[in-house]
Amino acid sequence: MTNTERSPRRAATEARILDAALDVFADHGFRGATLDGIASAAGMSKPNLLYYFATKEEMHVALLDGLMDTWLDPLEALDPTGEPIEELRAYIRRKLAMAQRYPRESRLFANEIVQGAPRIASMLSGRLRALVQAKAAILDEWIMQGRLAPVDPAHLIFAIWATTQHYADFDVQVCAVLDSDDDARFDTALATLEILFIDGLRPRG
Amino acid sequence: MTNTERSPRRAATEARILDAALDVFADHGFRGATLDGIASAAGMSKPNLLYYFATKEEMHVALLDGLMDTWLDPLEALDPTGEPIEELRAYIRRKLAMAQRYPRESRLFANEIVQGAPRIASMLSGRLRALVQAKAAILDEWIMQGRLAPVDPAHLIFAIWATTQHYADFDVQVCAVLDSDDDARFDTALATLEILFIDGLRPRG
DNA sequence: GTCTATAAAGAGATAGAC
DNA sequence: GTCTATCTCTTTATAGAC
Repeated sequence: MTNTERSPRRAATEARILDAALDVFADHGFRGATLDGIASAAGMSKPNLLYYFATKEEMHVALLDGLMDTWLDPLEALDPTGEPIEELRAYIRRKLAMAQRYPRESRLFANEIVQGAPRIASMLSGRLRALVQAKAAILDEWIMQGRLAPVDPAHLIFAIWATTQHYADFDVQVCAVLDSDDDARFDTALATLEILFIDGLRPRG
Repeated sequence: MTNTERSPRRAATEARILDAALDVFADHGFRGATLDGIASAAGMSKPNLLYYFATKEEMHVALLDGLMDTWLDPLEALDPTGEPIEELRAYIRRKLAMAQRYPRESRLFANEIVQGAPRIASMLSGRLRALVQAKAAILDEWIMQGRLAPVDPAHLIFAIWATTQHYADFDVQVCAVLDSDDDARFDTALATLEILFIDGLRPRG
């Protein structure tokens, strides 16, 4: 029953639709997105859209499922054999790069979760929970070894998610406050997060 | 033309409506919210709702305007004459308490901003921008005096916003990963943020 | 001030020609 | 595979009785 990419032709059209859908879902949320808007962005008619994806929800699910791997990659890559501080620095860097490169994806998830995650609740309490707990165990090990300050590991992960995704999800707010261009903004963000997470705010003489 | 609270009777009904509207807007976003849902939550008919607020947008604007003061209070209270580290610690505490006490308000703003802030863009580039720049100047002064680590002050404020509001906006995700009850969750969050922001992750001692 | 009934528009999905 | 036309349901908003 798995009819994934029967022909290259079909796969290309599906990709075009999903790209358009990502634009619209990220900007308006699931409920605010319209098939008219997606069809227009994809350059095709509404019924033709529905020839590829039977319902609006099916498009949404296809997007969320298809992007989940990419989204969790930075945390998956946290290496238990690495040096703790440098591993976390690298994780922050990867996660912030994701926010810069894939802001639509970030806002797709943000829309979904802020509104109670009606369509990905099982993924959150399944795969996501398992991943966080696995990586938290690594952090706990590092703390026990005295190689990392004694913080709650899950909350540390939340803090890294929050601060990095903020630059995608709350982009309009950040840009309303700052005047810097995209590259400068993310450079300064990275520098600030590295100081904050690694060294803290206490002045170092 | 300012017909604010003509009678106590009217004011009470308006407050009841806005409380219901806050429930619904926070859960579903502007577009996802329906007058049916708000009317039901407020315990009155849809046309009666529209007797008090002519349109759905008017309710939304009334909420955003009415909550802005409360929302910015924690940052307003940052005291230039205080001790830098303790001021920031207290700010984080106030902001996290807001997220715990007013999660609906947090998600109301989150929904609006993630979707491009169509209805509060002028507030962001006006009042919010001015406030952040004023407080950033205080932080810069502290840094020049060597009383605070040299971080970008606006990005520091963003990091505090992101990490604290995360516990309201992404509550379902946090709860999917953790098993702790509300009080324990926020206690651990506060402890973690204090260590992170004040001391950093480098092991001490 | 509050309601029932309803108009009018929006939006998801289908029918059927090409 | 793609389209135009259309059905149907939802939702915002209004009319008008009480």
